[in-house]
Amino acid sequence: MGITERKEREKEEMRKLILEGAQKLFLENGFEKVSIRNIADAIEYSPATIYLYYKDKNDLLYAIHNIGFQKMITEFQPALNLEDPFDRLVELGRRYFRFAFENPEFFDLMFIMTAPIDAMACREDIWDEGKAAFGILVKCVQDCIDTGVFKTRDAEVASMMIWSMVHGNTALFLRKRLEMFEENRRKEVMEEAFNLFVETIRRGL
Amino acid sequence: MGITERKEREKEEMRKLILEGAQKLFLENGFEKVSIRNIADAIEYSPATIYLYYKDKNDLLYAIHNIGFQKMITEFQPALNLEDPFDRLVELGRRYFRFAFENPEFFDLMFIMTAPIDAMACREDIWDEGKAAFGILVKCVQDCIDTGVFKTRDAEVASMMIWSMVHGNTALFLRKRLEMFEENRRKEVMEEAFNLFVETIRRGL
DNA sequence: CTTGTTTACTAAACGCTGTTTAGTAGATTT
DNA sequence: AAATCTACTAAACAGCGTTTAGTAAACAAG
Repeated sequence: MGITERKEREKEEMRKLILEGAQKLFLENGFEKVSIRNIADAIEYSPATIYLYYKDKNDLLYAIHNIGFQKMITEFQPALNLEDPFDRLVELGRRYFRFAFENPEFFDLMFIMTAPIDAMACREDIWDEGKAAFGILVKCVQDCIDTGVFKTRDAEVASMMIWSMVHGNTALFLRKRLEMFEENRRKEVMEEAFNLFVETIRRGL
Repeated sequence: MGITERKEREKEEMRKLILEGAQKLFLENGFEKVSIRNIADAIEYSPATIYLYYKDKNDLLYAIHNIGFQKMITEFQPALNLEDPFDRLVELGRRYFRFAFENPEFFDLMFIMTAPIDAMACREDIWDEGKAAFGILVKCVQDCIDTGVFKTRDAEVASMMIWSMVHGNTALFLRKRLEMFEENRRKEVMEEAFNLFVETIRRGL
């Protein structure tokens, strides 16, 4: 009975086809501007077909959400090769911002949008990838504590503090809330703020 | 000719009626879930009438955006009565979070949403209130520098750094991105992260 | 090889959305 | 009293996410 297996394979391929079409459109035009009908047109199927493979639009967002975290974790890896744990930490921060800057739609979905989160509150595995990414940070901070760079004892709280700063910095810039600075100074001020933060925690954390 | 003046007054009242109806619904149900038709129903006019007083839905959001900043600045005032500039700074941070927590829809509109911002890019005065709020922070940081609490020289960059941390902390919590912590620990971790930040900048900024 | 059943898909509809157009009562002016 | 102007709305337009009912093809059983 190879037929059921082939059908299974075809079903999986269809899911992939839809997801890839959706991802392409979402990343090109932004999540809000893409409709189910747009996706259906792109893959040359009817809108109703999509609902045979994904529960609703949020289900589609959730699938892409996971891809985003995998991509981010991959882009974090090179930073972990640095020898000094504090250098690792700084490099992780820079890569967080670079990821957000180069993949604003992914970043939006992963850390800002509410839509896919509210709808997925039931599922337990939503944040497996997110936890893994945070785990990388905590481990790095723990290394800083162990080598005596930081005096704090609680790596989780320290990680939360560091993540807050880097995320806030990034989100305010991406959401265009830095209008009090002249346009050409904005990125510069952000970087100076980040550098100041790095120096501050090196001295005082 | 008191007629034209009366008409002017009536026009202003109508704008106010619409805005108040919109604000009530927006703050109750969230911006995305409220339609022009909902607002029209609430004030017992037709949807088309709203377009005689406001260009579009974003124009309505923008008007409420300003009200939010005025409210926030008002809630900042008591913090400025504290004598010690560092205490003032800490209290400003706490009030930023409290404002966000008690007025999540305002906060969303002021610091997270993109809709009203993109549409209003032309206008120069959008950020007058926002600049005023940031100005309060910068002045406070400058006082900390002048009294020798901080070693840094650049109050603007330091303010940006501090705002980033407090905003990131707040935004991650409001957008439910702290799933790696148990539900009852989340607010606690946030507060500990904030306190750790306060101690860190007291020592190292 | 035919029959019945299941599968994969879609056309059309439902009830929304923001926004625009054309038209109408009533107030104001002449 | 007639003409004009103002404030308003009913209805429509083009889109949205989603569901329902139905069809053509693939498959299984006799």
